[in-house]
Amino acid sequence: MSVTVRFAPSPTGFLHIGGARTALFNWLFARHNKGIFRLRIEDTDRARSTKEAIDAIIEGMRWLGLDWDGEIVMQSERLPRHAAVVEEMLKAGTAYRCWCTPAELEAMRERQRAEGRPIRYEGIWRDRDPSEAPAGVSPAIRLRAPQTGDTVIEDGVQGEVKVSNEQLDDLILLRGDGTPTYMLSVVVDDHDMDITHVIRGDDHLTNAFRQTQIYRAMGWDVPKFSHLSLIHGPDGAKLSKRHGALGVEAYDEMGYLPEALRNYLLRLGWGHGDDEIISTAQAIEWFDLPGIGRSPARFDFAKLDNLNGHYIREADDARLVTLVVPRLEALIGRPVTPEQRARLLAGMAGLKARAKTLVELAANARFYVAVRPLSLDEKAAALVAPEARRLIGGLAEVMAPLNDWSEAAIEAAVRAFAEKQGVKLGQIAQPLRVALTGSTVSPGVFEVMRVLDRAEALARMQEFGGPSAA
RNA sequence: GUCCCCAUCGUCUAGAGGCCUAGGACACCGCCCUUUCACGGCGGUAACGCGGGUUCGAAUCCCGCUGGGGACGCCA
Repeated sequence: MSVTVRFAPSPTGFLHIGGARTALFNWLFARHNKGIFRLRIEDTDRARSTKEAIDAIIEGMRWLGLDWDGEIVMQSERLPRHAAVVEEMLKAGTAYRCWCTPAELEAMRERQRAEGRPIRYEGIWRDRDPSEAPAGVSPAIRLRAPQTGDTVIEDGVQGEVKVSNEQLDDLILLRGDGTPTYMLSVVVDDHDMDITHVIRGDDHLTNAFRQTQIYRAMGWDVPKFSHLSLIHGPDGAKLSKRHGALGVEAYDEMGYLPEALRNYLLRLGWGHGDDEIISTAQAIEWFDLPGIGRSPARFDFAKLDNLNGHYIREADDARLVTLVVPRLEALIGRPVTPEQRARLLAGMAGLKARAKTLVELAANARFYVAVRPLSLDEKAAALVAPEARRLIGGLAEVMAPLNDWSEAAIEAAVRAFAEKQGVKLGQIAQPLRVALTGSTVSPGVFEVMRVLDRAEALARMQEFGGPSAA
């Protein structure tokens, strides 16, 4: 049978960063093995599952570029099959009815806690005669789990993990209201979907033992489990919102490129020698289970930023323009005109070398879509001296008749002017930059002049040099 | 409380007994490039948690400790 994996989020929130990494690893594993990657929404908790969350998860997957095979399976639609399996188990004697009420069970746990004993179901109804059942209570159905021996799993990441069956109690398969529990649903669905490898978060490691018992009870093949260690915050503790525990859409908003997030997430817990920059194609070729690390990793925005900067520099200019225009429009509060758009495209090479996120890219591109009079930022304003104004005003006069508006010609003209004035290039370039961009930081001034085009560049220079030059 | 997992620079990691005077990347600090800022180049600071074994030899294997994390629901 071909390799089949799945990503099975519960729609109680957005596609958070940990889930995204799990999805990525499953996807990579499937694509590497030319197998099947399926998406299943575990929406059996109807009270907490929302349509918005389902949409957010699907949107997140699309944005990340993780495509799944076949139809999305909604777990809630498979309730009848889950119940039917439990019926089989009841008949086979691998399950039994339990008439304990939730209140009784809570009291039992409370007692165990108080006595410092392990917390588990004591098998009250395991061998008790059903005729003793109290009236008016609809029973839950429990697995008749083995009470001796060990349950062992050969984990793809953690290796052999063994737990004594005495540590495991008789879990509930079907609730009193007849709905299946997560433990049962996962097993039945994974089996029915022919899942060969289960790759999921480490928080499910102990569930793997209980699920293995269900597989055994049904006589089904147990899939190969691989449990990924969790992502932690910079302080080593649980990942908090402030430290990155956000939905992938938040990363989109913060200006990260999906390919950068993919590369970052891949390296968080997986390695291939000294390789750092790994394209998705390369990742598919290289991805394997042994490369997955066992220890938890901390989320680090600085590294994500660095990777994102790399992918921005590599990205196609036209694509970046498309991504940055909406952000710019939000910034300036008016639409970007086609002319300005063309200017952004022409200036993108210089812009993208200087941004780590699309948010930065938009902020840095702002001067290209600004309308005169330009407002100067604080540092830029400090550079405005009468001498600087005189210089730029004079330069504008010299530049106006220039025929060739290529970068090289512009540079030659500015250098010649500086020489004639007896000043160093830097003394004229900085005021010029301020005149052109309103800032002391920007792409190269000659490039900016070329992109702005002669009319706009001269107008900005004249405006800057005008008042005191006159 | 019980059970399980983890442990190399600040961070992500390479390392599967001698190749390790522990490598790379990010971050940080210098220098170079340079019209600013980035990019890029060169260099630097910085780690095998502790204690016992095993072995001629241990970051690598074993045990203990410590520290982190996870699980113990009629949630998923």
